[in-house]
Amino acid sequence: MNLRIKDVAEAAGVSVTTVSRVLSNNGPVRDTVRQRVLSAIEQLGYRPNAAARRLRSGDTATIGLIVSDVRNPFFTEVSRAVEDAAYQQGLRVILCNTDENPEKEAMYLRLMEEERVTGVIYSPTHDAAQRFKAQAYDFPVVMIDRAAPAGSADAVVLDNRDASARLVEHLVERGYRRIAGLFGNASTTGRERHEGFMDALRRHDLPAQAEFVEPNPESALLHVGAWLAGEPAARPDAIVASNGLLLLGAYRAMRARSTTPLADVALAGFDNDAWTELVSPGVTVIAQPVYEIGKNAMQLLTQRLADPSMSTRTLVLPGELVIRGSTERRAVLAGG
Amino acid sequence: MNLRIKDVAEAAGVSVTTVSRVLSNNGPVRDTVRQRVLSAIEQLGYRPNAAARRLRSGDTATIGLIVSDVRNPFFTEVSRAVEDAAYQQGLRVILCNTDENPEKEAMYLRLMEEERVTGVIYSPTHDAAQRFKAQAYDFPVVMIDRAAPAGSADAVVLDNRDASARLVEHLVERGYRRIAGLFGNASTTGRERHEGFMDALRRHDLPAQAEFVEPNPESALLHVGAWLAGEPAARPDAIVASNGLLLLGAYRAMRARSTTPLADVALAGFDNDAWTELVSPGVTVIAQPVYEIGKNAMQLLTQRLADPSMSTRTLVLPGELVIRGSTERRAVLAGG
DNA sequence: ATGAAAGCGCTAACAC
DNA sequence: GTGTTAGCGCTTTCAT
Repeated sequence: MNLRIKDVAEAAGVSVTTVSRVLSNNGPVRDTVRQRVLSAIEQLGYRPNAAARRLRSGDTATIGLIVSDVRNPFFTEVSRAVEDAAYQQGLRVILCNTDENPEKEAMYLRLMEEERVTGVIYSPTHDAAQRFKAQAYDFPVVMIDRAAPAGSADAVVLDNRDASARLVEHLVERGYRRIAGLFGNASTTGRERHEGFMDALRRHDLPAQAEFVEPNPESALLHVGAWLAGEPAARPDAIVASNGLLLLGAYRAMRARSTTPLADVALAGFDNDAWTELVSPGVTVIAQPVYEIGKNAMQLLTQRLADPSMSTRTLVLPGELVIRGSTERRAVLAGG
Repeated sequence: MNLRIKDVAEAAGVSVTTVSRVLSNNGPVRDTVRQRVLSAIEQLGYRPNAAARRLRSGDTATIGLIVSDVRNPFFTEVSRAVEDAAYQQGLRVILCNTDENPEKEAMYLRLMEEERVTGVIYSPTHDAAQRFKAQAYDFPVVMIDRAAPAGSADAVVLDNRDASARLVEHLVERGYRRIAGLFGNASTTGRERHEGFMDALRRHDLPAQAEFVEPNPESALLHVGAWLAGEPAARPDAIVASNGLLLLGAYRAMRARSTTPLADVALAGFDNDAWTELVSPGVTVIAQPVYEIGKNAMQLLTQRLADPSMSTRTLVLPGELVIRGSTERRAVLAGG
């Protein structure tokens, strides 16, 4: 096995240059010669060495995908969108999970440099996003889910404040008055959703109960459990969770507490994960255009590659409010 | 930017060899010199060129992960396990989705050859698995979910026949007698689960109703919908679905048909996806050790790399029967 | 339309 | 413990 381009050249009775030209479909080659080369390649089972190609050409045709965890349905879907677009453009995708761990994050960013990647799709932790300097890298970066401050890199994000506010508006309209919110403490996203939440409540002169927590189901379960166990008068009548993992924990806490879950306290949140539709009653959520986010990220990347001087852009996508049974109109007003 | 090892060597006042030695931590270097080199690297912001390194050393430190779709929770989890193990060993992961499409599959296998990957974790379609020739490739391949026939490659699989049979045994024990099964038509897995299903029913002299369908929720919804709409006497009293997607479709069909889903027909299947626990009643499933499968696949790969002459191994992992409300004991026996 | 030859950036003999 | 040098397999001028 391990053949070189020279072997193909000899077999086809041409120079290596000619073989290279048919391989990269670049440069003039007579059709009969091309056929001869092609069949030599086929016959020998030759495969060009990607590393050699990249070294010489300077083009790696590789994009890096850095997310906190592919198991998060949001990133699962984004990954798929990115891989789809990459496949169509003949790019390969290197998958990196950071677990919101600064060390892993730094290590993978360094890896991207060593790979001389064509570009990176990146979901940074809050801290990393703050520190991020696009000009420190030789490749373009498109951030997803979380934008870097003041256009230091292209980004595709949800209109978090608006989406959060719409969730609150919906709850208020349905008669809920003591609305509590749970927000992720590691991301810019959590902060933005918190802001939209607070603003909307303020507009209605409603009290706010909000907490920033570790973005996992367990911490949500703990906090919501505590809320539900509190004095009935102080207990929230609706709970908002700022991402799919927190929403899951909140749902579990509510289920654990009564045989008729969601009967007395409403629940709503972010991320239209499969289970939110399947449980009964279904859970009202903001659905993010997840596949679109990944697809648009790849488009921004492609455009940036085509014109590096272009000023940075942040694409803001709207969320969709999906109303389900968990926010049924309140039968009897108890509070303000 | 774009510095070469030579620049570092000059800055540190040493030869390129010495720099190479500290980079790869391989070969003797005096400690004071090492420090000098390290700080030169740091100061200049030098990053070794991965392509050049690979070309010269012949070691790509890259593994390919070829699955049908990362969005399938099974592969999502496997991907994560593979990436975890890769990270610990300093390997990069190239992510490939085939969509059970033979063309994409062939293209990605070819990519793996061009990349001169260290190894591949691969979930082939049924046809590709049949055709697969390990000796056609210069890198080891570990199959997951679906094994190639007669040990042509290492593999990690579930004990499908046993798991399927246990599902049937459970249903029979709970009083169900007219058990219908839905099986994926694209995979070896579907066939094996079908066999276990049929064998178990035969053992109990029970009639079997089984169908092979496209492995997506829509086709399951159609088929189960038709079953439920049939004559009450012919209608199954329990339905088994051979993977998470079919189970989802089956669940939807049952929900669509009555306001008290699952009250008159039992449901059970494969894959302990999040929703199966959260719906009420929960759905009885065979839980696959998904993370373990990915982790073990990487271990087999590592061991094969260490000893290529080792005979091929198939690791068979047991599924776990998770009993939930969807298979409550039958109150009144209607059938045989 | 085709070929000869230089060289991408690195590692690994080999020499000292 | 350190340096010199050849060459991994390819693409790309530059000639012809």
